[in-house]
Amino acid sequence: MGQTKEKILITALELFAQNGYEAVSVSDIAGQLGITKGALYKHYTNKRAIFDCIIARMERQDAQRAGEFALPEGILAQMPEKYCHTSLEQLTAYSKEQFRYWTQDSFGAPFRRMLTLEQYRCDEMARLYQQYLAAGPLGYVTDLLGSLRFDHPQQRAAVFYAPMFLLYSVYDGAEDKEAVVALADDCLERELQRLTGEQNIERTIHKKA
Amino acid sequence: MGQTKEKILITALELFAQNGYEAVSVSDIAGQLGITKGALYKHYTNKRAIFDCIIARMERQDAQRAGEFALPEGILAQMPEKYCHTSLEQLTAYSKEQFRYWTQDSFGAPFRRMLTLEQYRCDEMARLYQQYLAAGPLGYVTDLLGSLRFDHPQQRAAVFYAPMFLLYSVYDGAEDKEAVVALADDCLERELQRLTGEQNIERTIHKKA
DNA sequence: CTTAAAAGTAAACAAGTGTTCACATTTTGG
DNA sequence: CCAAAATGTGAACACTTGTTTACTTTTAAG
Repeated sequence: MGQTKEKILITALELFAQNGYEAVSVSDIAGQLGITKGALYKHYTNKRAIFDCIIARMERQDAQRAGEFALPEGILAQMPEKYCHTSLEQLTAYSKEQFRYWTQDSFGAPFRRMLTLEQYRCDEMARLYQQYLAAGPLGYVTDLLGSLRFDHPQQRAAVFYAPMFLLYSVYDGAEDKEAVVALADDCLERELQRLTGEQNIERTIHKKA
Repeated sequence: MGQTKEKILITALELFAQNGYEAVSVSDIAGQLGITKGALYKHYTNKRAIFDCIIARMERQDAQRAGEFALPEGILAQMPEKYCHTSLEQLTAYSKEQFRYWTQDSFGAPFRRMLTLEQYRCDEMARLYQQYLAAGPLGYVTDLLGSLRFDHPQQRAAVFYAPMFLLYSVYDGAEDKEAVVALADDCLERELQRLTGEQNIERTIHKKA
């Protein structure tokens, strides 16, 4: 059965997430699993292949997860007012799920930490880090708020997304992890309220004009 | 002269910031400086000593920088209304300076990246990362807003500080770095306005009661 | 039960690790 | 100028690295 191959991948990911790719040896991974490193090479051609396999899995998982929460952006651009409320609520729900995923999921959480450690090693990793965790989500929220006709969409997007991003790190070092999750949810709810409130004002002004 | 020792420290820091402590060899550091690794051991007893020296320098620098921008917290607790405006403006100025330091300073910027890469290796590094970049600043702003009698100080602190924290990372991967600095400043100014505005309302309510 | 594929072992490989040492050069102060 | 201290060299040290190899055990299917 291919169960060992899976165990290797998970164990390697957890070690990479703690020490970084270079600092983890093939012996470390094998030792953690109670096998010799020779055995490991029956499942992966080399150390780099394990890493690549981890990246490939995230790319698959992320595409799938994004699909499940996808917002109909084409429609949104046409009639933003109508879908505004729904869009912001969906964004909030998606953000909560993302927070849970990057902090608590058994694959997502170590992957985020691993990517954090690899982000300065090469352009490819810098790209992935930005895409998944920094400029990517920020740009996504900016575009959404922009298409909903909010002014200063970039600043608003930063205020909306940045607390999540900060709390990923706070979560890592927190003793009371549940309190951090609660704070993240509160921040999202509060900002959702604020945005829907301001959108109402904007819409009223628009109608008057 | 002790110039070589200084060059070693800076070169090592820049390499650690890119690849992480473990992934950088003593030969790498020496090679980058055009000396042999034997020479390096005339200045530092071992590899770890270079790292410790970097940490020690940051501890000194940070204490000094914090002192320069220190707010009189004791006084603040006694008469928050009077100093509120000033406090928030000082906080904003301090935050701007911190942003510049962690993104552009020739010591601060690589140190932040190094710490980012080392944060999961041991408790000591986790503590320093939290202290300098995550829970530390967040807690500082929370306490300040709390002492100024703002409600939900933790959420407000997150909204105030998180954009800075996010933009550190965005800055790292950005092509137009100046645009990121400008966005950071905008976020701070906007949030300063919002907080002083809300403080006025709160104070009015307080006076009525 | 047999057999072939899959999975694991232990030793070997060259290359690289941090560190030390005996020696050479350079810098500095009396 | 000369001696001593500081700085640099390059080879050696024992050890670890990623990877391969020859050989054994386990697993699974006909």
